[in-house]
Amino acid sequence: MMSEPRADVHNSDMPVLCQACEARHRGVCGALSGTELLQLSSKASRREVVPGTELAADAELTSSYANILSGVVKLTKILADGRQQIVGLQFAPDFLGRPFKATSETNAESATTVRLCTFPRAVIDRMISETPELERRLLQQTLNELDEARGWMVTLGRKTAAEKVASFLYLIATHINPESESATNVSFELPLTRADIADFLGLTIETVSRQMTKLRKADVISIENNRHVTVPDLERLAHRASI
Amino acid sequence: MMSEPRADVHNSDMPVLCQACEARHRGVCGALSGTELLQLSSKASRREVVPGTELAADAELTSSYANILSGVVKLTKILADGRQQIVGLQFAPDFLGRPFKATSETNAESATTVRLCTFPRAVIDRMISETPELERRLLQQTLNELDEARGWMVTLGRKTAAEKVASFLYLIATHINPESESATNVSFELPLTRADIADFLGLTIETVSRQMTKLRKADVISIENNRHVTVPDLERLAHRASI
DNA sequence: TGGCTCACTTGACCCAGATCAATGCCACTG
DNA sequence: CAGTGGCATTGATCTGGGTCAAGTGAGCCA
Repeated sequence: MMSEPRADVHNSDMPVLCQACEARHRGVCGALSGTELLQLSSKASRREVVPGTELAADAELTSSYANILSGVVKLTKILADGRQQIVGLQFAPDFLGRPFKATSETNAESATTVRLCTFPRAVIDRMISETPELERRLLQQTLNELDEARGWMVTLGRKTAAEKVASFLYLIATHINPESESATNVSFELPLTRADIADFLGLTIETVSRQMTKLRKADVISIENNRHVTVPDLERLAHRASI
Repeated sequence: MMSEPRADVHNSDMPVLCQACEARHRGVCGALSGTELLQLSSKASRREVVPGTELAADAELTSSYANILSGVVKLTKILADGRQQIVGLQFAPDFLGRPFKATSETNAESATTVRLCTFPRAVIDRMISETPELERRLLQQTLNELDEARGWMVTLGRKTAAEKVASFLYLIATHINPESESATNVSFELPLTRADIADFLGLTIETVSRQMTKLRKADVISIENNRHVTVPDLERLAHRASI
């Protein structure tokens, strides 16, 4: 029993039914036609992983691409002595996987429970070269990731600890609840542990904790069970993040 | 009088003659065929700018794309209170310009004297949609820039001042002299002022200066006229950068 | 039910790098 | 050729965030 689709979803980002994933989603695959999707369906498989699963190492992403159906994936880099930096967070419906040869080593790891729809690399590579619109989407997503990475460089290089934490919370708030750009009483689960947040912000666990406490005591946010955050006034948080 | 091309240059990165620029260069335009290049030539123009020229603001890059023929361009972001961060450096023969709508504000400014070959935006946009190989190259370059940005995030978030400066010098050494990955007596002009280096590394001018002095006194580098750097043993520098 | 572990918080102290301030060193220019 | 202004270096001091260490609290398993 399908309801009539609203007119405003008839744009290029319109969700399509991915047979393989048995789920509607936007993202790169939205560029494929019905027959192409059908073709892809037979090769795709669905998978759910627990938090902390290496996605790059277990041949998941070296031989495959994947759509994130739900959850958060962290992209990390590590120095020889163990210092770690999270260089990106991927949310649904982002596309995971690096076309061409990468010039640097990055690991992908699930931060939360993650549901993936994975495709064999060869199939997608062929589709990319055959479907200009797919390549266009991929370029689009890559440019967005580049913008995000460069935006985050400002946070890493020039913001104080307080601003970093506020920026992080603002980032999560807007990504978990995309519609709430400047809403009141936004509420969400933090997809990252304090250690992950520290690795994302270039801080230590202790500093992250202290700054969260500060925000809590200043009534900018409230926290339950360490992970559930409520932001009464997102505008105010954004201001602290000095966006 | 053409000499027989060597076999090993017959790859996809083969330099092509860009009529417009009256210069051979690699890069994104290398994907274009002879007729396409000729077509582009009539629309392209060559330009040389002094250091410190805004390239995004003067309608250079909002209405155009450009190939960098020589020199270094810095991509910067600025916070409301004036704090600045350089989020990328572009060297010849990089392609300058952002397809689609950008999700964040970035400024492009020449760090050195820069020679550009600029194209009207509309012409390139059409060529991109008509020439899959061109779009492929663009995706390729964008992915490389993404890798670089993410690599630099580790430097910004997790390295010490000493490591940051060493990483910077290593980056410049390898980009100015691409062939010298691990050579001896590498020598080059720094394309950035101390202030720019500080903005790239998320440090202050003073800290950059002190770290350079330290490297000089440790005989890792030698400096003439503030800008000319010689690295007797690049391997040793790379080690200090803890690449 | 009691002891573990894991994630987080809090406190005390310290240091790398920021800040403030002075000086040096050209290259211009009037 | 003194005067000026843009860069860079160097020194003295301060402080934000790191380090080390202890404590809390919620599961979870035996």
